[in-house]
Amino acid sequence: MVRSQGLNILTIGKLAAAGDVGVETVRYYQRRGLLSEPDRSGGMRRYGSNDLSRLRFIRSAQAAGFTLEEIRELLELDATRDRARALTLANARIAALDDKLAALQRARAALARLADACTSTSSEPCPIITAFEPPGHIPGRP
Amino acid sequence: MVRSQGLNILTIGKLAAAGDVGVETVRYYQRRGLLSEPDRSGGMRRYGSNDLSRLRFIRSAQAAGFTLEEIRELLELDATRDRARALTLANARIAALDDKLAALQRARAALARLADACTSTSSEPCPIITAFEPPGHIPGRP
DNA sequence: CTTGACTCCGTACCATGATACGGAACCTAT
DNA sequence: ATAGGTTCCGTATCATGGTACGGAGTCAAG
Repeated sequence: MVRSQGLNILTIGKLAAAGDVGVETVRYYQRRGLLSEPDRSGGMRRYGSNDLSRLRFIRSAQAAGFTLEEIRELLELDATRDRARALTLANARIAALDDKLAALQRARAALARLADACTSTSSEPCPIITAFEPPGHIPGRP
Repeated sequence: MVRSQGLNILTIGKLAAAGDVGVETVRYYQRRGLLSEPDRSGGMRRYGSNDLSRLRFIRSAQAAGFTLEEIRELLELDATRDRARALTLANARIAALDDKLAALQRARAALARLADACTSTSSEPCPIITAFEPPGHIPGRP
């Protein structure tokens, strides 16, 4: 009895749906070298759960701010076991993420200030532009 | 005696430098309607500190994840004083930012796991792909 | 008044990450 | 076995956010 655990049972459409991307996107990732060309049964690609893992990894890594090219490199590293390089990439991206997180948190604070001023004060204009200026900043002064 | 406080004293080059963008980018923002066409003195654009505020606002808003089109709308709102619309946009963007922040924090955690596994364990491969799988997830099982 | 830096303009081009097209081949259920 | 949905492929196109080009005009310092 076979549970079809690692078997190549997915068509490109099923894989794409499971990974929440379009079929064309899967083909695109293949062209870019992010997904390897799978076995074919009678001309049609057949994917397994490992391909789905890869696809999901790609989307997660993308959310982490990696470019497709960087992701391609990460996937290569996963195969070649170059620990040092993997560590370098990971740490660089963690630093970049920390910067980005800080920036987004500042932006969130600015928007919250804006929404608050827009809600509570009755004075005419919502201070959209000034909401993004550094706190304590006097416009027109460097 | 004039302190040149709000005067249009900046050339496009100075404005671009002060806003940390390229000259072409300023012209591009003007084409996109993000910066208004300033006064000209003998053919050349002359900008004031209000333009610099705008430019800086654009960069901040961009960092907050607004597209240029959304920023254009925000800047229009700043002129037309439509409080309700401004509030709606701000709140929508705060929600989107919260989602994004959560996603980036998950990604950061994944990368930290990866870096940790890559550093501490001596077992051969850094688990690059699996580092991004949800904690407790068993590969091959939905 | 010359020189060198800056600005003008339209249009073209770039990178990234997809998405669309369209006719032929294939696969599956009725 | 036939219809309808998928998949095949290469190539074209899109959206976003810029960047580059190149020849002419302008400005400011020496």
